Amino acid sequence: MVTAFQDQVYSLTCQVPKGKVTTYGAIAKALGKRGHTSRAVGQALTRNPFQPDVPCHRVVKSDGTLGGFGGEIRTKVERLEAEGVRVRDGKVLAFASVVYGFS
DNA sequence: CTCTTGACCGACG
DNA sequence: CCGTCGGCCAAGA
Repeated sequence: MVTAFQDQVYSLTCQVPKGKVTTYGAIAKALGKRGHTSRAVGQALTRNPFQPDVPCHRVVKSDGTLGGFGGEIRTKVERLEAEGVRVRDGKVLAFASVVYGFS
């Protein structure tokens, strides 16, 4: 079962190009909302109905830290670095350069 | 329908 | 730098 809200989060996350990342807040903003909506976005990804199909590891917090992950956090790090995103000590390096904004 | 919890964000002191 | 507060969304019990 996938709710309309989760479908939107899925779509936006899927739009993030390889080697780039986005933030929970950016997704919430893309949905026309903000505030607690960011948390709802995280919840939608927590359920992660599409497992590896949706690049949930490309979604980080607005300050460049990884935030959370439904599993081992190092998995998220390794997966990001495998795509060219430098991560160090739980934070994205050159964050401003790898952040993706929605059109 | 009501209450709680959450992979968050930004402002303030 | 750190703790606190307001935000007013989504899903499960």
